[in-house]
Amino acid sequence: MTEDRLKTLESKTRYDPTEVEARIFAEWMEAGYFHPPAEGTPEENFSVAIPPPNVTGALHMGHALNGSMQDVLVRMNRMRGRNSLWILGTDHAGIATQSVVEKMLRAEGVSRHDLGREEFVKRVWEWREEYGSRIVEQYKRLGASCDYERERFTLDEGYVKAVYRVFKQLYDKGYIYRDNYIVNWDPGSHSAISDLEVENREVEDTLYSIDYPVEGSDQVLTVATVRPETMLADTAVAVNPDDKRYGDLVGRHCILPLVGRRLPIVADEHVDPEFGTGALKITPGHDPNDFEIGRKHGLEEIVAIGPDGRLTEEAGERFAGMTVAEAQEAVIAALREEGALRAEEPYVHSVPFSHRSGERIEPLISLQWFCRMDELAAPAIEAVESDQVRIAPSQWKRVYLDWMREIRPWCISRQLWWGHRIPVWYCDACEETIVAESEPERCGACGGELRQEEDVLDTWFSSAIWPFATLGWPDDTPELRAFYPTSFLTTAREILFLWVARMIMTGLEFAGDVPFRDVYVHSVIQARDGRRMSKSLGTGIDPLEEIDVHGADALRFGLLAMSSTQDVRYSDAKVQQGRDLANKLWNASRLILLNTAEVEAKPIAERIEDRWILSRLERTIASVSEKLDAYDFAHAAQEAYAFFWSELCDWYLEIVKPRLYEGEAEVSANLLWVLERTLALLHPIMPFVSEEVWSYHPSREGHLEVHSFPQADRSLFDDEAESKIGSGIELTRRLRAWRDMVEAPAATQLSCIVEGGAQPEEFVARLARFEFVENGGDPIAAVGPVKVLASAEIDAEAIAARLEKRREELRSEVARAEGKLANEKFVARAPAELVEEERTKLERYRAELEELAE
RNA sequence: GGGCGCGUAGCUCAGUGGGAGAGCGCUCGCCUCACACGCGAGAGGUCGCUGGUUCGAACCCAGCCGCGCCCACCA
Repeated sequence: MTEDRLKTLESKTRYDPTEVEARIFAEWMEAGYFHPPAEGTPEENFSVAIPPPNVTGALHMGHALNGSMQDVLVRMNRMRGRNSLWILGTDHAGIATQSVVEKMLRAEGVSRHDLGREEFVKRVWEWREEYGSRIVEQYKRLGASCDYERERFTLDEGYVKAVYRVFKQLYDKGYIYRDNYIVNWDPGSHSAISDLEVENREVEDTLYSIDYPVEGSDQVLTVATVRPETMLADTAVAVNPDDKRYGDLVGRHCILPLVGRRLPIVADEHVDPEFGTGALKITPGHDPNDFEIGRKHGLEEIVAIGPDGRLTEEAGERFAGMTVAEAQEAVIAALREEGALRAEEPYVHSVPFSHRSGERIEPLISLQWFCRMDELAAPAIEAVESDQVRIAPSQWKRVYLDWMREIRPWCISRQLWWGHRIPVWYCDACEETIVAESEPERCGACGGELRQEEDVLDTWFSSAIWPFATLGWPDDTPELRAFYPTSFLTTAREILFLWVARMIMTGLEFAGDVPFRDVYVHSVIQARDGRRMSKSLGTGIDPLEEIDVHGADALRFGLLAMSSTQDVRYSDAKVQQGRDLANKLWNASRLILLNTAEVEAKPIAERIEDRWILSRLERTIASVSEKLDAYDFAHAAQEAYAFFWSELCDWYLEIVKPRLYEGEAEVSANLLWVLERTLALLHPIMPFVSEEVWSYHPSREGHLEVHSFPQADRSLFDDEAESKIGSGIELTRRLRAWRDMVEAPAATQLSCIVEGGAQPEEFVARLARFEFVENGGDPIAAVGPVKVLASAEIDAEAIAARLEKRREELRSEVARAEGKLANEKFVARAPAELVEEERTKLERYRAELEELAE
């Protein structure tokens, strides 16, 4: 060790992550550990594809938790000697990115339409060059050991090729088609969006009842609606076929107020006779249910609301050009004037909103591209049913299957400029439609000019192929052969359908295998007050700030320790626990490294306390590894913590200090051994501090990052040592408690004797600050197997109180055991060893109580 | 409307058939030659409520009360 480093070790009593983390990360990058060769088979290797963050994104707690879990597994497997790849990349995030750049342009007073499509897309690329790597840099702060040399982007050249290949093949199979269909129109992003991007919110609206006169009679049909303006596009009225009230009206017509259109009265089972009057106005152009009913009955489809959210010519010139809200007001006023408005009442119901823009969805019929999902879903259902893909925790398996079994066509076109422009070309001359992986020059049929489809693909269409497209598919690359299928995927449940399900479908269809073997659905970290973390609510906690203050190791430990299977509130205490752990690791290591003799690190299981710590260490290794392998990160982290803090620091280090200070070789070898195994065990969870401490290890070269992950050595498990040292610890605790109880001053030397039986371990006297004597003095109290002798400086009353307290405890224990044993059924039916155990305890308590009798 | 999950110490959470646990906070005593981001000792809980199963229930079952999330086309 150089003078400098020795000095650091001697003088620095507090671990400073900020100084360490950047330096260590640079060392790992320099060494190229994160960039594995494309060799071996997917079974031998370990690989994970990161859920690609949006290029516009900034690292949030979800990423931090998700990233910590992936990094733990990747590092652990890398240390186990497996060729480990963590695929990194970003998502072009159509709507999100387009709106960020549009907003920027707006600040310059320019709209994207001013620029035109080509120039606008160029500007988005410029934006991406400048800001797109921000989140990647943030992953580095977390310590994520991704392969930064293989970074991908969903719009890079090779990726586009993969997307177009997929589109073409799905089209050729007849899964992708173009249709006029009712879609979720998002007036905010001026695009259609898929069902999964819609969220329903409870809204208080007004429910209006409107009279529709029946043609050729003075009867009226009263219909109820929360959207009176859509009546302008009504093309029928429906009643339930079993509804006796209206049986004779089916087949006749109503006259639509304000418009005068003749509306057929149809019978449809969808109509609930209990609701309102049992008559339902049908607007196929602007309501998903009505659309279904309309198609079933061959009704006319009128679209009266345009993509700009304003009423069109179809609504009649009286209303054309109005916004939806204006039209609603105008329609109500007009109906009132005509006396057709029968009633209005407040009405709470759920209404679709765009998850993207937050605006209320406007359902309308438009010409869009769809992908039929049934054929793709079938093998993806089978893959999960048969556990080729395992989903944990297990309840999510069923959620996945339920959704997949009800899957509906996916609207994949978006009216945006930023994204994969749909690879379809139209020939205006001969009306030919050409789908191709690259742009054709001329129409193959007539040689005419071609014009490319304006729409782009849903962003999720390209993320659906992430695990294999990032590895070079459709080419047969070494990466694909070495790392596909990937091993593991961890995700938030909110994208189980949006992303995970679709990856399984495309993986099976195009890459010939499932995309990953295990899916772990992690919990959600909520804000401190239990609300969801969100930028708009201002409830987000910035992981980078937490890293600045406490260090990446602290945040990683904290997140892993706090996150169990259920959602949890963000716990500052857990992150601090992580910070304290890093500090303690540094300090315990200082104690060891500065005091051990120059020996090789190795386990020497001779003395009882050495056997004890080795046994505890190996059991901890077994248990922590088992938990990590089962994705139980929280318990793994806390168990490693408990071993290091309580057993290693609080007990073993204190027990062996005298030997350590003497520079005893045996204890030195053991301590170095225990330290290095502990560091290696903790490294996947806290890579920085463990690597830093490792660099001071006198006899180990190279980085801990590529050292082997410990495997439990069961031959060191030692029940005898655990039991003996366990009783020593127990006795120490009781003696200390006794000291406190009688308020003995710290400096007071107390004595005790042991009558018969085995002599307690040496450390008991030292750590409890007692002296064990052979004989002499007045025994005044029994503490476990020892008797404390009288001393001038302790308070007699306190001793009496202590004795009484113990007697009380014993009496209650005796009563409990007696009660249990008096129960004949317990004795008869409980397992024999349990009954025996109870008898033994009872005898022991009775004996001690007798000894303490006044 | 359907589904999933949660109510355990002041707070945040583990535990899921045989004597209630952790971290933080709190109280008391310690700057003891690794660490005050520390050490030692404590206090603190009818395990939401009511029934049931069992020799035995925080844990299994049923009902109820509160809370959260997901899915769903009742205008």
